[in-house]
Amino acid sequence: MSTEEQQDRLLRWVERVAAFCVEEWGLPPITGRILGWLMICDPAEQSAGQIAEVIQASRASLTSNMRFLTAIGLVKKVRRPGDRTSYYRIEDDAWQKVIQRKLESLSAFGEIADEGLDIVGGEGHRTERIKAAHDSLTWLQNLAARHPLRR
Amino acid sequence: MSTEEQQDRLLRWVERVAAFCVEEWGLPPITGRILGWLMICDPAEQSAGQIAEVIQASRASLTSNMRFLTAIGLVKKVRRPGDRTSYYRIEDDAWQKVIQRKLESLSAFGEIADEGLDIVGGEGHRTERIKAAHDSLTWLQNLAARHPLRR
DNA sequence: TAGATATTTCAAACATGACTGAAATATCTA
DNA sequence: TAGATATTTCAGTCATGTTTGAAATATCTA
Repeated sequence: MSTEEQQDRLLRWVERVAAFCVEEWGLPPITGRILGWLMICDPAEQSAGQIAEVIQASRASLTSNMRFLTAIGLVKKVRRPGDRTSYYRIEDDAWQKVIQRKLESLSAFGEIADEGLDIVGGEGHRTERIKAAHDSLTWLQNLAARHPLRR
Repeated sequence: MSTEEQQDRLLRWVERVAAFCVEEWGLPPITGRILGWLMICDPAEQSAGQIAEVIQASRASLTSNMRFLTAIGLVKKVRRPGDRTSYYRIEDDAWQKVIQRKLESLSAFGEIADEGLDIVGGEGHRTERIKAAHDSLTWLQNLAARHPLRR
């Protein structure tokens, strides 16, 4: 397979990962492409310029996206002495973090449910509706807490 | 507490639920408000007109949203003989369904990962990166499959 | 069937937020 | 320090998808 055929294949895969990120996690397309590329690129560490080039986005967009991705801990910024360009690589546990965060943010519903139960009083079908929601949303969190992923 | 104070409190709660739905599930605000209202309203069955009035949305918007919510099985449409209005109530297992669907849609990543492994061959750090992602994403699904929620 | 009321459709308005280009700034080499 | 290169900022553009009003349609009562 020629180099550019292989490159094409990589890019199509990156696009699939990006689509997945957009649908599942609500990330912007470019952010998804960056993550996809950082998963499959060689070498693992890439400069913003390299990434911008390969996924066809502007450097400006890369700047804000890389800041975001490093801020939330999905990507690590690497600097090398005597080199003015920064390099980025995806964190080993990036996806684990994504899922963990998602589970944690579900806990926001706990407070909402409590407030709801307070409003409708302690009895009746309204109470049941709220409790059902609360149980469903805490179910996964409890599961995850009891069965952490080991790698 | 006066009736309108109570109503205000209900509406503020509905707004919190809506915000949660928007952030966590990417639903439109009005869809979230409908779900919130259907969780806390009395009686549990409400007409599109009643809902539109209380959450301050147009009937047109209600039509499309109720169709959507019934189509995905979160809301049940109830018709009564000799009454031209349709009534809607939230399904008992609505939230369970939401979560279940979310977990199922994660499985899309399985195929993406397989394709990725195929592209990069069977060895090296690129393989590790893809496998790490795959493991994280299947972890929750396996957990959920092994420990279903009983109500 | 006629009249009244509720629902649905659809084109257009609107809001939101991603993305970019250009200018400003920072960081390196010589 | 001067020059070269990379990064960051920010205001404006653009695309996407939600919401609405108005007209058309359906469903009921008498």
